[in-house]
Amino acid sequence: MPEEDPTARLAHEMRETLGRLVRRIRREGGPSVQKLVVLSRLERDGTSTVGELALAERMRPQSMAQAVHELEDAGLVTRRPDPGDRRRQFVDLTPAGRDLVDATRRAREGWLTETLERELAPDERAVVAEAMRLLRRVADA
Amino acid sequence: MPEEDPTARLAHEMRETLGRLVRRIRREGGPSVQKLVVLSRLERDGTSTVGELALAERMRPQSMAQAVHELEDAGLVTRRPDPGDRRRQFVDLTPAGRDLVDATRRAREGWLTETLERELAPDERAVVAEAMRLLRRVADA
DNA sequence: TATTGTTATACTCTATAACTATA
DNA sequence: TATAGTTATAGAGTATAACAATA
Repeated sequence: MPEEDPTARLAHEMRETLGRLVRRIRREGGPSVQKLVVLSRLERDGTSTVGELALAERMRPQSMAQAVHELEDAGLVTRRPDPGDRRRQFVDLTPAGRDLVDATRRAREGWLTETLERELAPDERAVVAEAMRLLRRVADA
Repeated sequence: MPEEDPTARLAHEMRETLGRLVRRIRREGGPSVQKLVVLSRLERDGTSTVGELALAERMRPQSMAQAVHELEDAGLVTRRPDPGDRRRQFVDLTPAGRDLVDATRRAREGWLTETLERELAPDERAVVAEAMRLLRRVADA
């Protein structure tokens, strides 16, 4: 057994656990992870441009343009040009988009919410919440 | 603002943070997350069958067969039929596969390892490690 | 020229359905 | 019939490259 750097070991466990979690969440179906995140941000921060959304989610603008286009096709957002700078597109939630966010946020039936509630004690959920805060720092480093 | 269930809020933060982390890790290139996990498991547990690997990683056997096939093309694993039950395929690490696992495990230069080391204090890394343990329970529930 | 966004294309990961070979 | 695995195909998510419109 080679000597192990504990941080490298943690990195490996993160890769394994994250992969497993993402597969599990996806398998439950429902509105897709990524799109829901974009919708939630629109609800929280209001009107944004495609570029702002891409920056906020740390995605390529091209990828975000694609995602926004699909959300528009699904009737969950609208786009309109910024009157002051016609290169830019303002993106807004539609009522249907807002309903979906509200429903999902309130839903106690979402698989992940339900499982966190059932499998973890309140103090364990607090550990996970703190870890998310830390991991965001890592992702944004 | 609708009343918020704190657990639903945590679920949302997990989706956002996990997505961001996964994108960030991918962007660094290097051996792919999923394949490295399979290689590491082979190193730790020794020879496995495709089905065992799929079960361990909670993936569909078809998906794992695909992954193993690509690892074989890359010269990182070999397959051979179980002499006792010729439906089954034993999967083994090649020397090249073992070298890759060793190099990656020891590497202090991997982006994730390096960033965890630089951005988080030891007690913060302990929080993340504990959260991974908890999240594995959630993923496997 | 620089910025904002889009289109075209491709790659990774994973899934389902249908199949083959072996037990 | 049941089990282990493979092949074919599809979809989500995201990336890069090339482009168009506007500033």
